[in-house]
Amino acid sequence: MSVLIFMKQPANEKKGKAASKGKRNLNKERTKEKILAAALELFREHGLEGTTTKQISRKAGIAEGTLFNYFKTKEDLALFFFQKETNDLIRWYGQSARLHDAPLPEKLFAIIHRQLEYIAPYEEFIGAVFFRSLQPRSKLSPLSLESQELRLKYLRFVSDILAQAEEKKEIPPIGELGAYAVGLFYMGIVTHWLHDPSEGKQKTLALLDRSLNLATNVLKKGGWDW
Amino acid sequence: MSVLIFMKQPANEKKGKAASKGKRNLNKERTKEKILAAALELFREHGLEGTTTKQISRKAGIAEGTLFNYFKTKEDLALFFFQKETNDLIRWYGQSARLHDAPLPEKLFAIIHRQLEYIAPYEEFIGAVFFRSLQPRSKLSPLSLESQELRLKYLRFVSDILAQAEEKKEIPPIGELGAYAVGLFYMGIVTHWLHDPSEGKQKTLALLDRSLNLATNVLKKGGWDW
DNA sequence: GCCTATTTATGAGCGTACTCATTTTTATGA
DNA sequence: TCATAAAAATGAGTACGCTCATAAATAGGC
Repeated sequence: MSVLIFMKQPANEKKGKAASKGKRNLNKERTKEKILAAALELFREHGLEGTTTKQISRKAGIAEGTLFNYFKTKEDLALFFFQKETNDLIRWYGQSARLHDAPLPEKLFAIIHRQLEYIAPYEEFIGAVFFRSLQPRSKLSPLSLESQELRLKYLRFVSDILAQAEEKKEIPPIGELGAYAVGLFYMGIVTHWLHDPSEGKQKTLALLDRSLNLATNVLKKGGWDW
Repeated sequence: MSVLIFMKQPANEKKGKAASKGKRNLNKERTKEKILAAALELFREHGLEGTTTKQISRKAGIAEGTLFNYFKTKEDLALFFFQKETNDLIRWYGQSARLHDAPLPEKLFAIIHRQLEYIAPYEEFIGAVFFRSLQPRSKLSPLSLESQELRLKYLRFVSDILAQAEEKKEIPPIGELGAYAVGLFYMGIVTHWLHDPSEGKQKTLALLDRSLNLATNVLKKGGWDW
């Protein structure tokens, strides 16, 4: 019973009228979704600064003040984009059976490429928000926790993939640093991507391919027993 | 004569009253300095969000509107911090003769350590601004150019140091990628630094030392002839 | 169904970053 | 020295993100 308090979406009891408290929760859930959908569409179209909270609430069909009952700030709202993105990425990888036996560089290329494709329609928005999502924010913000969780989730995801490569002797055992390195590498790639004026961001993709192979190669040759 | 238009501070003609147009330019220069000084002190004390443009202009002894004749936005104003920092770093390195013959990891450690010391009093401010300083901003902003210049200046500085290490066979020839890697590495270090709760940021310094030696080691062993 | 407590929605109001028409200061040429 | 043009300073005004007192909606007990 007490376990329930750890569940994000309390299970509805089937008894009582209209599932009891369920109606309220359902509405809340729906409103939140409406806000997120409206915001993302506007962000995609006009970027972060180009979108006003008035526009968002108008498009979501709620009062201006209501928006702030759901998201503490406009920035917090923007950061939910990355929760969706990460969850989507992990789900997608889980379903890409073909990838699971591929060599490490190929795997990482596919994963990062997928992330770039996901953010592609939101370029301006990403430029404004991506790096903020990585910085620590005021301790009181609930998003401080949430973004921390998100980072850990991503790191665990990468760690698992690297651990598998270690087992297969594709790379020497590099431990926890590996996942941080990949995260950092991704930051670098996104920076390059943002500055990249080439058609279809081809230059970034080339850099991605080149540097992944390079890094794996160096690791293989150099070993890690220093 | 026509060369003058390329000079940032037109040379004063000694004739005419009060050096002619000089008085105006001098005042402008002074006002800009006053604003910068006031802003940095307030940023250090209250962070970026905690400082209002009203406070800045009040402390600088000017009207609110005047501030925006000198800096397009509060953020642009904040970014001038990094110009000062980079210039200071390069000047400092030039004067540190002792370092010029040190091994590469030691050199890089000293440089990055110096950067961390420079930003230390501004932690909150840095958290809010550092990564924005790396992102491309709207093409129309004059700071777009200035921040681009600043990045190139830093990259050239690092490139020179790496080229020297290549000559001494400390590392294999890694070309232009090296400087990017160092820049990226610095981003990672700053991220760690911002999250680091340890006394005097010792953990970050340890990480810095460890990873620099590691990277150099791997490079030496692995070579680059793939 | 009805009363009460709790949750959710509302929009006028606040302080902010920033703009712009106007005023003040400075440079120039006669 | 004065008249005129150019540059710089000014601060009331604007749109924004966000708050908060109040109103509406919902849940639970009788």
